[in-house]
Amino acid sequence: MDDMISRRKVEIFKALAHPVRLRISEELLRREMCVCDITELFSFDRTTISKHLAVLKSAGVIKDRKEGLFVFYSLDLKCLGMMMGCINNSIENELRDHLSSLELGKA
Amino acid sequence: MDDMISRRKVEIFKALAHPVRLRISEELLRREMCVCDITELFSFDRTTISKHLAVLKSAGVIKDRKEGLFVFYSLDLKCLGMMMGCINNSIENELRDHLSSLELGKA
DNA sequence: CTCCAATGTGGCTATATTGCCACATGGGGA
DNA sequence: TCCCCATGTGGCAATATAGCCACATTGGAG
Repeated sequence: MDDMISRRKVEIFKALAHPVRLRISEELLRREMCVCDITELFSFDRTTISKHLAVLKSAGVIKDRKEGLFVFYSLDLKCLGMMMGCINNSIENELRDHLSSLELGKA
Repeated sequence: MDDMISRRKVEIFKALAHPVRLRISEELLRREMCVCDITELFSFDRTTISKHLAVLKSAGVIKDRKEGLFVFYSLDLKCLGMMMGCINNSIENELRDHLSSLELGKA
């Protein structure tokens, strides 16, 4: 049972641990999109994107909604906005520190 | 530059996307530990753990501190506590919903 | 009903990741 | 100094993942 929760957590991180899937998730943070829209963000094959969406959905990061021929994806993992905000902050701080230490080195 | 930030983010998620590395990170959330302590949490080879630690460190999730023969690891990614709290919540809700829908199905 | 457009799936190859072994390194004690 | 202990690294074999192609499915237009 605990093991099951652990596996679900790993699944979420795995889903986000790919540039294409992370980018998709970040876009869906802002708006719902159909597969056709998402596909246009990348130069990969349509079926490749489709598989990435399946991974994100199965991890519970995103969910889908069918409307005629189209499938619309939107965020399902409520935490994601907060997580990305915090991580972006960390990375910006890290880069700022790194840059300022370079500045000091020059002086 | 934006691309660099994106790569860093993916690196963080990749680092957390493995049961051993996630477990290590969660333990370090509670206390600093030496490699010897961390190794004892698992039945994997010592060198396997060492490599997982290197992955986490290079992603900026954890940092190390040497003291004599020992190397102590501790958390470096400030967000992690909040992230894990939120994800644990999501998963618990998901499981609760799943269970209660099973209950309804029985009735 | 027929055809086409949007999407998903099976399966193959290329690449990346994992875990173990053998070995390297570096500090502390005798 | 010599040796041992805690830790890290190179590299190999097994496994997992990514991306593309061919094909399946499904719903709307005509």
